Amino acid sequence: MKAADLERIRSLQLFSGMSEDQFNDVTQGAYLQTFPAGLTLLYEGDPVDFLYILMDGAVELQGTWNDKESTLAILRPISTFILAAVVLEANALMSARTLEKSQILMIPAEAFRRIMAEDAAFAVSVAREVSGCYRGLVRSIKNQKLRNGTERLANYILTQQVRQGNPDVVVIPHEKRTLASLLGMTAENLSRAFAQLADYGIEVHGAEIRILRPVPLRRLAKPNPLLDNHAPPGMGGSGKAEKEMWPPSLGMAGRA
Amino acid sequence: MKAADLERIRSLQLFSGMSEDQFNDVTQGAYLQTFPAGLTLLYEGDPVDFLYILMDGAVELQGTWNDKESTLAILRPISTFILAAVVLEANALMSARTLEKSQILMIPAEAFRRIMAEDAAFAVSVAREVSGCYRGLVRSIKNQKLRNGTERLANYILTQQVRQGNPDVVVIPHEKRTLASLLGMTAENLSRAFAQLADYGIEVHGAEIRILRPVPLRRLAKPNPLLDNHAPPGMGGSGKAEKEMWPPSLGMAGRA
DNA sequence: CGGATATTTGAAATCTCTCAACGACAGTGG
DNA sequence: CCACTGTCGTTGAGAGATTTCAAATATCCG
Repeated sequence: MKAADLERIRSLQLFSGMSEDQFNDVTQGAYLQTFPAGLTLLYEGDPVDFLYILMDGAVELQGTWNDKESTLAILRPISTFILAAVVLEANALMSARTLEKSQILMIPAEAFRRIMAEDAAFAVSVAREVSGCYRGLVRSIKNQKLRNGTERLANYILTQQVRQGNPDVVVIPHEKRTLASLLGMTAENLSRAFAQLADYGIEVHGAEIRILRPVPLRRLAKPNPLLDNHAPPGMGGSGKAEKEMWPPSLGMAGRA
Repeated sequence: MKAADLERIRSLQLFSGMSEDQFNDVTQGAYLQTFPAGLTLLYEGDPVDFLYILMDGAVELQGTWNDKESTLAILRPISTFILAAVVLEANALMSARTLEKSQILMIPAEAFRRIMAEDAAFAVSVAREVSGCYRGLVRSIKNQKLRNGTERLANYILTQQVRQGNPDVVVIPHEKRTLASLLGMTAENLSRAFAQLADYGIEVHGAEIRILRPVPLRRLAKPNPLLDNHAPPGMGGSGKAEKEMWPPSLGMAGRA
């Protein structure tokens, strides 16, 4: 693996506390691999042999039941995924699929667990990382159960706006059908939800969302730090300060 | 604290791997306290000073937004809760409220984090525990997004049946309104969902659910280990084998 | 036995999904 | 260059599910 890549990995909060030797050990058998778009890396129910870390591109985590499927998260660099399954040596609960050409670091699960048992600082980092993912899911469930479709979309737009550096025009970084599934609605309904938001000062042209009047949008969305995570990428966090401020100030919260 | 209680705590997977000294250290400043029913132990957004472990009774974790509230989990002994917030030294994302008179062990968060950093085996246990909670939430989201109300109820009944030792008559262990909120529907709708299940061989009298014909119920519910967690209590697991079998055999899966 | 609370039922309103059709667009191959 | 084709997004109409409001009934507790 290239030194620059190792450097990027090393700088993740997950790996920052561990000794040099053990860092070398854990990255020893690791692969940094590039996958094309639309490839399923792992199916629901599969045994998990690697911890995955998305270095570049985009990955969708999705669940299936009874011929229906739903997007549970969309990951952006740098994010770990299926960490909990690695820790527990369990089968995957979600499928993982690339949405774009993606560069992914794969760390052998066995070595990962071994080092975790040897290095307390690392084990703490892992506990923290999983805890961050857990809290992401709590927010996700609350978002799903407490808000209706239009409210979820409005908050999605506000979250994206913060993550993209507070522009007036927010760009949807993937297909709308995927967004619809993430928000827990059909593609048709997402279309109608966008139409409803016209009354709140939103204009949509293709992937571009123009926020004409932020105030009514926020009044509808009622963003809240206990439901919305404006700071880090979707889930699988990989280290961010969990001391949120609210309302969110300008710019993205500091990343490791 | 009484020796018998310490014994129960010691036997939890979370504490089983650590040294005697550190176990004494972490339980040093711990309180074992009894709370009446209906008491809110912790509000959403509050700073978290203790790790809670439910030893007896029942606790509801719930989230609020915009004057609506939703039950996210109902805990039964023995379960940890708000562990992720403790690990991250963050504010609670969920409120915690007793549903019954409950005995709860409160461990100072500060000491907990300190010991975690000192003892790798303990830190690994914590990582495992949080991972189990995480996977519980993944199942919960899938359940919520992929199934409709009646399907969720049908699976709830099957899950309870397994947990109660596969009787023909399953008892709902709390108010129906709470169950409705847990299942993501209104109390009125839960009532109608029960009525629909009459066609699938279900009879309800008060808190008792009689399963007359299991086959059609299972055909409707389509239980699945990737969505349903028949083994442990709601969430906050506190240690269970994550190597599920399916379909579930008789009896409850082994607890620590 | 009250009186408060929980549950059930009905009816209307709202939201969401499904199905179908249409237009926009990109890539292909002639 | 242009038709052809498949995918994606939008729109409309109807069906279905869920919520809300109101009222009736049941249950629990003092």
